[in-house]
Amino acid sequence: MQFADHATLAVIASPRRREILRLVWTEERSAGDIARAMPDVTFGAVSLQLRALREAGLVDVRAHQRHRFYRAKRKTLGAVGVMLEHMWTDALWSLKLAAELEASRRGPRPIPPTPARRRSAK
Amino acid sequence: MQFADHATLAVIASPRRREILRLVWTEERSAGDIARAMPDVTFGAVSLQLRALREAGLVDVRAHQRHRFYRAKRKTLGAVGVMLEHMWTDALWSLKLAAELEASRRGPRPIPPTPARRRSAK
DNA sequence: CAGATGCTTTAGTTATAACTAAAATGATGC
DNA sequence: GCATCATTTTAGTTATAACTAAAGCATCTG
Repeated sequence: MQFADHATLAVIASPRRREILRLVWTEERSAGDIARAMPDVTFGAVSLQLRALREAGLVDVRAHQRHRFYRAKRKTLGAVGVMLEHMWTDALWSLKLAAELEASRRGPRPIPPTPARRRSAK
Repeated sequence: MQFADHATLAVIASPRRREILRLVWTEERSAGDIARAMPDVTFGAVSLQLRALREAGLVDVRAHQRHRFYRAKRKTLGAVGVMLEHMWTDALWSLKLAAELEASRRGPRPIPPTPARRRSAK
């Protein structure tokens, strides 16, 4: 592909997927590693986004033992990659990301684990 | 704004909005002109997308008489604009666009006008 | 001022993205 | 073979994007 296409634009329009790309930008990471870095969603949710990235051809996967190691295909991303790198240098990046993730959330919220009501009032 | 942010990425992820941007890229056009260039959707639908572009700060509007003239803020779009220009040079651009528009369609389909059943069978 | 024109807004519909919990798969170790 | 671990997949839920038809709001024209 010569330059960014619709599929690429659609994939990087998601703050969750952009965050995954950032995590695997400079070194490969296992799916579990990535999921652990995003404790606000389940492993399954992360796995689905990894699939989206894979199908758009924006990440490479390498299987080793029980792990799958992901890494961004920076070359493929080209100018889009440069844009993403710039976004990540924004001082307010982390704050903005949190707001975007919250705003784009869908589906049921996780069932809160039974709170540790010790010595419940009366 | 120094570089593309989430709002911009979200807005240009839509093929419909990209197509509107293309129409107002080199010269301003009235809302009606734009809508007439996209006969597969209603004027209202186009107006809503123009609002989205306006709110993301990606187009300028100028009111004159009964018309509203839109024009892309190319400077604001920066690197994203260059990407879009490249997309539009793709030989298969028109074909891809049609497929993307169809795939991203939502909501009720227009009520087909009563077909010209002349000399209805029997 | 009535009617036409240009555009925007509202209320309602549909398809889908992004999640969840849980089941399934596949590799490893005993 | 069986348990465990790492990950993916499935089935179901929720919020929302992108549309429609129709109503609303200016602006111009006779």
